[in-house]
Amino acid sequence: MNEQKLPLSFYLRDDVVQISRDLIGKQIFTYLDGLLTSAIIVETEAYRGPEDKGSHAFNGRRTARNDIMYYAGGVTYMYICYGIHDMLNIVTGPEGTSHAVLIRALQPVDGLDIMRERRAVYSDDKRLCKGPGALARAMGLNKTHNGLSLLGDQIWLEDRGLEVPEEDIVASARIGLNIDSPYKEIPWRFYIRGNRYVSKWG
DNA sequence: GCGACGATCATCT
DNA sequence: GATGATCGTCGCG
Repeated sequence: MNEQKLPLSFYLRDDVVQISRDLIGKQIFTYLDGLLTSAIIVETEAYRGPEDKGSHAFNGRRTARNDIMYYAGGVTYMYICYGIHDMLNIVTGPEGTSHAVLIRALQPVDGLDIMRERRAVYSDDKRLCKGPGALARAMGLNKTHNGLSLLGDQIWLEDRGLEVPEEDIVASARIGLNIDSPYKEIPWRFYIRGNRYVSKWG
C-alpha cells in the first residue's frame, strides 16, 4: 500500500540543499499508537554539516544529542529546543556525513481530528502544523522518535505526485539562527509561495 | 496582522 | 551557569 515511499537513495544523496528543496511537496506520514496522520511538506531548511555554523554538527561537533546526524541518511533526528519544543529533522547523505533537513511547516491532509486533539490550542487548522515545534506535536513526534527509519511503518514519506512549479519554491534565509556568519543569510530555507500553512513569509 | 515577552529544560561548557 | 533551528499570549488600535 505504501509503494510510493521515497526510496533510501533519495536520502543518501550528498546535496542536502537539493534534498531540502526536493522535499517540498512530498507527503509525510506518521502511524503512532494506532493513529495515522499525514501532511504535505511546505517549508524546510537545510543544515549542511561541518562547514555550516548554523548546524549542530558545525566543525565536526559530535555529541550524544546529534550523534544520529552522522548515520546514513533516511532516519529522523529529533531534539528538544528551548526546553519545550521537539524538532523533526531528516538525516541525509552517506554514513559519516552530518547533513540534515529541518521540517518547518506542513499542510495537513489526513487525521486532522487527531492533530487538533494533540495540539489542543487552536481551532484554526492553518496553525496545526505551522512551525517546527507545532508540527512535531501535531504528528505525535517527540525526542523518543530519534533515529527512526523513514522506510519503516511509524514514519515515512511518499511522493503523491504533487507538482510544485520551480518558480513557486521560494528560497530565503533560515529562521531563528543566532550566529554571526555568512551562513546566517544563505538562502537554505525553502517554502511554497503563497501557501497559507507556511510559518512565515520573507 | 505584528512586536514584545515569558515559559522551560536538555544540553553543553 | 548560559543558551537556544520556538510558541502562545497579550496589547495594539
